[in-house]
Amino acid sequence: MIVVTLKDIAREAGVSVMTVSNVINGKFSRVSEENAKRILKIIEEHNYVPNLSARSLAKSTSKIISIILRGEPDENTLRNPHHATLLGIVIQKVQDQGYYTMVNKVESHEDVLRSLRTWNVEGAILLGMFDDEIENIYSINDVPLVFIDSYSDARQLSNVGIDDDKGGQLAARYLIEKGHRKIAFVGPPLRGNGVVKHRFDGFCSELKNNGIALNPRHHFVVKSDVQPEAIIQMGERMACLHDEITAAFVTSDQIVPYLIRGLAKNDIFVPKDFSIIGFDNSTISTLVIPQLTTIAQDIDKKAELAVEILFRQLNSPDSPAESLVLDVELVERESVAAMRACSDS
Amino acid sequence: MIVVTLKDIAREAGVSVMTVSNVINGKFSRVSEENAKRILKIIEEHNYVPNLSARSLAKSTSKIISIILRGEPDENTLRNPHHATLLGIVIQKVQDQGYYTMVNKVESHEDVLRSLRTWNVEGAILLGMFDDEIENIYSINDVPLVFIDSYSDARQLSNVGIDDDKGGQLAARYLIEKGHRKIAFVGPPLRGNGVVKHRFDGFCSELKNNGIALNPRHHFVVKSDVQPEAIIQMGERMACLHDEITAAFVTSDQIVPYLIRGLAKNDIFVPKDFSIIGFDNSTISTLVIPQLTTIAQDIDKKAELAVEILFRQLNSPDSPAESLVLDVELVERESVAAMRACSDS
DNA sequence: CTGAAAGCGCTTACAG
DNA sequence: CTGAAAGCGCTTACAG
Repeated sequence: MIVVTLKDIAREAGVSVMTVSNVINGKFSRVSEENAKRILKIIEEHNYVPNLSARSLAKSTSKIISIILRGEPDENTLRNPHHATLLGIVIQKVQDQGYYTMVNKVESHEDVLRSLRTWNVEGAILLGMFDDEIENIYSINDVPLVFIDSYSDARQLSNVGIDDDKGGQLAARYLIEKGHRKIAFVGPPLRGNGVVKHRFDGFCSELKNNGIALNPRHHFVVKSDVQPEAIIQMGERMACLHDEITAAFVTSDQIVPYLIRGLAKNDIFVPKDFSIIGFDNSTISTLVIPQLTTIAQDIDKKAELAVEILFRQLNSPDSPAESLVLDVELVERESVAAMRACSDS
Repeated sequence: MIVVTLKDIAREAGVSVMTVSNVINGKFSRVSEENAKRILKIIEEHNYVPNLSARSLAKSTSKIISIILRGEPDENTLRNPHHATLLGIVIQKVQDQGYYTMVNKVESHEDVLRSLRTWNVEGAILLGMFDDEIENIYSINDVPLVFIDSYSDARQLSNVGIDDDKGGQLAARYLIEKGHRKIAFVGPPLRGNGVVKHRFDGFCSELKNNGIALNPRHHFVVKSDVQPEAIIQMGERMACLHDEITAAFVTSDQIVPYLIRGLAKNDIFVPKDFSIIGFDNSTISTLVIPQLTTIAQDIDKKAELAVEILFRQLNSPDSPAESLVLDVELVERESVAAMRACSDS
């Protein structure tokens, strides 16, 4: 198949490339109706598709949005259903705007900068970037950026996230209401200023309001990617601490089923012997038994808003940075039981 | 931030753009060591990144691989963990080769062609395309294409898939071995020549080998995207047919938990009262209780092989089309029980 | 309404 | 080892 160019179309139509270009770009006011029709027909016949590299070069713009996924070298970020769902929506919405999406997995802020500056990328949505990385990215960048679930002190940051602190608080308050006082925290490392840190802070502050302090021994750390075996073993160990803790707040629903399995191995059953509250209200939370009590967030909305903000900035470059915080709420299901000793019913 | 170009670097280094270009492209044999070093330093200092649109135009090549996801208008394809996992691996592997990934969601073969011809895309990996669409794509295309999980009579088709027929057979055989004779089939519509059709065919042929015919009433059709409510209701209906069927083969693990829930609503419990075998051996299969007996496939491998084939064809354009079929196997867990009446133990 | 010219930032022969 | 010229396919002023 020979590549058809503007020039070919122009020759066949007996007009200049300019005229064809005008037709392609919908500037019909500059072309006679007769010519426009004829050219359109020829374009159709030849199945002509403009060479976007050439257009991009000429306009120094590209219609490309880069979607940047932060991840560790051996981690398949999309195995995380939260990330996958988010990405699916973002791709769809970007495409709906007539833009193209390039997806980059990055392991550092250097990777980010490279991704951002190669294809005249017009903007980017970044997922999972940390505090310190964001600083570096901002210092060298010139296209609109929208972060998802990032925290940063950078003044001019566009971000859409959820109220992670409140999520932690709700979890703690609920468990306390149910009579629990010896509560564990389970989640990935508290790197920098991330979502986990905020969930942790909210959780601890609510404990504190009730005169409870989190025993560092009861802060369980898991890897960022869900590793079933490791979590099951952690569950087994938690079961041995059963006299010390009666409940746990877990920062992701994905972790919970394995934890429950590990606990069960040592005859600790949820919710009868041990209560757990998860986070995300993901699909899994209604698939397992007991169904998970969890902190719900609206992932679709988060993705949609991120794209909306990005295009707002693309369309009017002087529009201000926007930082949106979506609400979270507790969804009560079956994985938390009231303590008999301190029943409040 | 001003864009730095080859010319800027050349001016500062006091050489021609050609020389700088040679350095950037690693053709050091054509540049004096002294110059190379100096140029490298200047490039570094200015954080120069080549404009890939320009390069793409000049070389009529792009280093872009298009990943094409077939989906319905309102479907978030990446909510399907199988697709998401696959995409994650593909993106990673393509990136490891120094290429860029563009992700396109398409709803027809026209969309595919447009995606393929805009950015001088060098090749594509296509997920979820149907028979008839493939014909159309091939007729107008000129870059290497690798399909995943597609079936087609097209001669020169590169595809990596799994042995879906065998999957269906294994499921049927296992249920029969366990004494079941009245077995239902649950899955998305049997569109054209797709994976579901093959699982169905393998399933039916094994039934037939055992003198069993699938009653059309026992062929349950679900939507392509998992709709919990609809599936739960289907489970309720199946429960009412409990005298007619004792087991079901379900073409995706994702569907099973909802089905189980629906059945339970009408007091039919898995595996005690009803047996189910799933497909994929996805994460979920070990998270639910009972853990799912299922047909296992290796998604990571499938993704890796697809990328390997693609690059083989990119690197030597005359290399033949490859069609790989990965094996599947039955993973025995807890969702199938032996029929008492026909015990074979 | 239409077109000739110049240019986007790079690479590809080719000549020195 | 080095560079001047032409070209990739498009768009942007500008002139008619």
